[in-house]
Amino acid sequence: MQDILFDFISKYVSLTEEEKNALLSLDLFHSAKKGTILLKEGQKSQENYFVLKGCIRVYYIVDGEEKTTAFYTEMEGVTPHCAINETYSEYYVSCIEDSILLVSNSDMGVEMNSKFPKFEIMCRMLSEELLAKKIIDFDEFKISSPEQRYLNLLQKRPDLIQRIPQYQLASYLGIKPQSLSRLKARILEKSTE
Amino acid sequence: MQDILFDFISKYVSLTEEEKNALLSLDLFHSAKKGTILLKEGQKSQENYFVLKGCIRVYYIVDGEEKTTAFYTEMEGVTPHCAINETYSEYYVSCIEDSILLVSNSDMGVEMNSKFPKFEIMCRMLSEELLAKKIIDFDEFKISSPEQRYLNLLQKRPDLIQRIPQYQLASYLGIKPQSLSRLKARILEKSTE
DNA sequence: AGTATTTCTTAACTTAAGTGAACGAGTTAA
DNA sequence: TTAACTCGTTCACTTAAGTTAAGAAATACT
Repeated sequence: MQDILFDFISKYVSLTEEEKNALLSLDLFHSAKKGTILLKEGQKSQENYFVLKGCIRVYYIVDGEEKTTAFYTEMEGVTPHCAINETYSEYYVSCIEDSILLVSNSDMGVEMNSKFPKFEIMCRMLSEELLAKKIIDFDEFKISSPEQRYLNLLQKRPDLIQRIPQYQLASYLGIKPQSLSRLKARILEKSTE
Repeated sequence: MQDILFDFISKYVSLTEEEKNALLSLDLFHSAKKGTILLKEGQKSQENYFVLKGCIRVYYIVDGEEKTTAFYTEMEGVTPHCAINETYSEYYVSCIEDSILLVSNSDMGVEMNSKFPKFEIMCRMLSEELLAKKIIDFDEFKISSPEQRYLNLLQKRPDLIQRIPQYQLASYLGIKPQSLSRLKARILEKSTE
């Protein structure tokens, strides 16, 4: 599992043994069972989660209804908003599969960044890359209909459609579960007629 | 105008005179008339735009129709995707008001980052902050109806509704201009009944 | 295995957004 | 000043999503 992490990091910077050891000494690796809630609405938390294996999701509860806004799978991570600006969380974060996570907090980040300038560089590269991706995703979402979004997801992340409950996928696509069912039936109809 | 820039930067890092001069020597300040197209679909460009005054927008043209996905006003900026991964741009960027912009390219970024570690730190802070904001904006977009999005915008960015043509606002809200008109009439009806 | 619970789908109906067209106000250009 | 355009709004109609409810299918529990 450590190798997977170091492989990932090596795409951005190359670490010395000392730096690798510093990273390992932070005791970041944790496993979490499916269903584990990592963060609840109204909680304060400093923790960041990076998925080495498995899948976590972010969801809001609005008028008693879950609204899923994001999934994070292998080599993706979340820094909850409440960990940045020290407020109470507006959303939940939970594991939807048995997962292996890197759990860190901002103190560790600050420490690593000040000890090793390389981490600073890696963090900049990573967040710039993620920002660019998010903007593209948001743009695509805005310029597409729910049906196009579904077809798009089918192309780009077919795994998500397989591994994730449909009712969670629905709000991820900005619609209700019933509409997702209908939409899929409509697509099937089109393709067979 | 320079002071506005330095004030903004001072929220993240404090610059020495040397650093300020290095920044000024890059000749970043440019003015652009309303209607200027900074980037076209299919073009390659290395330029980043940061708005000191005015407003720029990002839009796609899909089936001959403009789809506006973002506005950037004072103290906000764009790094077009094509400038990052050196591909052809999928969208347009244009000034919708007479504007004063900082125009930079990635070479300048690399140079400043390597000369002054402070810039590296500022860039990390900035992109982390922007990423967090984008995620929140995207979440809100997903969990809201077009009407809620409009009311939300009215609260958070009333200036945008004033200064921006309605047909551009509409696609920014994920709908057609006719639907925006209807939606506004609906809201007005509700509030007066 | 059998029961309980959750999730997915279908259906009928309501509401809102998409579409195509028309009109008026405001702007620009000849 | 008139003619051409652009933009915002309204209307009638179509299409798709929201809502409520019911039942089937899958999953979890004992």
